[in-house]
Amino acid sequence: MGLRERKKEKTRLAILDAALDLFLEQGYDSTTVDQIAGSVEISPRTFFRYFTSKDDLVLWFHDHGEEIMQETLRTRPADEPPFTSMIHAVRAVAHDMEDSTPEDTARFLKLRRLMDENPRLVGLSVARGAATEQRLAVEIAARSGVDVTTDQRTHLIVAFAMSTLRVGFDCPQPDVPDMRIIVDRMEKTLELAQNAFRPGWDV
Amino acid sequence: MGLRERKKEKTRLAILDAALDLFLEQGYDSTTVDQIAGSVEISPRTFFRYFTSKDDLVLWFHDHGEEIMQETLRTRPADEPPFTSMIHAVRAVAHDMEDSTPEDTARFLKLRRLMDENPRLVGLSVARGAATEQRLAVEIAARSGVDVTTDQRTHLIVAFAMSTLRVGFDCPQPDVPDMRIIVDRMEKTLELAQNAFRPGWDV
DNA sequence: GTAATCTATGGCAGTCCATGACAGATGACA
DNA sequence: TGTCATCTGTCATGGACTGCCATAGATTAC
Repeated sequence: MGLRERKKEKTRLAILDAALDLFLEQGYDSTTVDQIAGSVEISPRTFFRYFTSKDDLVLWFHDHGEEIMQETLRTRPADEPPFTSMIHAVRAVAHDMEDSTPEDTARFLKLRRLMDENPRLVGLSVARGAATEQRLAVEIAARSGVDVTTDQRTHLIVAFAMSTLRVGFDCPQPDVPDMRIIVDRMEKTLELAQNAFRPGWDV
Repeated sequence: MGLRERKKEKTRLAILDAALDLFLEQGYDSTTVDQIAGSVEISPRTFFRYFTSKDDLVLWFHDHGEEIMQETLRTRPADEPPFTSMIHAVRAVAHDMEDSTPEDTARFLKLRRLMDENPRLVGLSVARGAATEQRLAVEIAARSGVDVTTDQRTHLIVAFAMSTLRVGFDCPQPDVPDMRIIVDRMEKTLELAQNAFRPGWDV
């Protein structure tokens, strides 16, 4: 990894951290891109070369999450019931977070606080989740050998799994969160979800 | 209903219709608020007094849908299993659409075409759905007498139901849609969903 | 019917987000 | 070191949205 790459990654994180702190300090809407750029000493124009939009700052972890889910799906046996595979994918995301660096953990917790205060941002996150859902549905449909554009069952399966992910993570949590607590909660949610369905409903 | 009110409703619809047509003609992003305002002969400033944002144009039917769901929930017996009540609420939305005026039907079908071409708008819709979900969860939690901030089961139940709604409506549909087809499809989706769960899972 | 009042509208100025074009700076590499 | 690709800053522009104030229109009271 060359100097260039490392430097880029560094500024990227610097922007992210500065933005999160500013958002929590003075609110999301009252923080301008100029301020964020100023506080990491780059031009506003450059900001948009690292993040396609101000909103995009808030979605940085989604890509990683989706990647993990896609990877997990690929390792699951093709004849496994699709919802089971999806549950494994969701669990993989949670456990990946457990192993994340202290910095990433801090970022995630800040982001959670931010979302608590700005419902609009939760909406953004959900919307992005829906896009992921589409792509996962394609994957699951391919495994089952059905046509993703017509098979509602596949979409339902993926949607239910993503709902579980969302409820586990995003659902209002009164207690001050720590990563351990969040993962535990996710485990509980997964268990609830698994017990909800009729055995063999998704085969 | 005074002249004032009627006139307002009329311009509101005029704006909406003009916007939808312009969007379909030249694309959502390439259509400016100034153009929309111009084509109904109001000032751009006035546009924002009817719709809080350009995006808001695309969400006009959500309020009505949520209202119907809330109403339906209120008429369902309090001791009915919550998911069953939610399914009734979803069905009520579909059947309300069946009875809508030809104008509203036309608007809805235009909107669907628009969303097919602009994934970002689907995202908006989903985001708005998430907000609705929160409010419905409050309602369901109140009925069950649980605390909405801690009870994940309630959130799962509502999320699953909303997923069903979304899959039924938003899911890619190859065939040129007519209201009848859409409602039929929703019925099928509802049936699939209902068969997925273990009997009594939500009591 | 007229006057007083309330509200919808228009115009204007200004903020912020976002993007294209170009030129200068900086790391990559032979 | 010199060439090349890429990153960055500057400038200009456009479009969404808001606050403010003046005016035209509708509503109500008399």
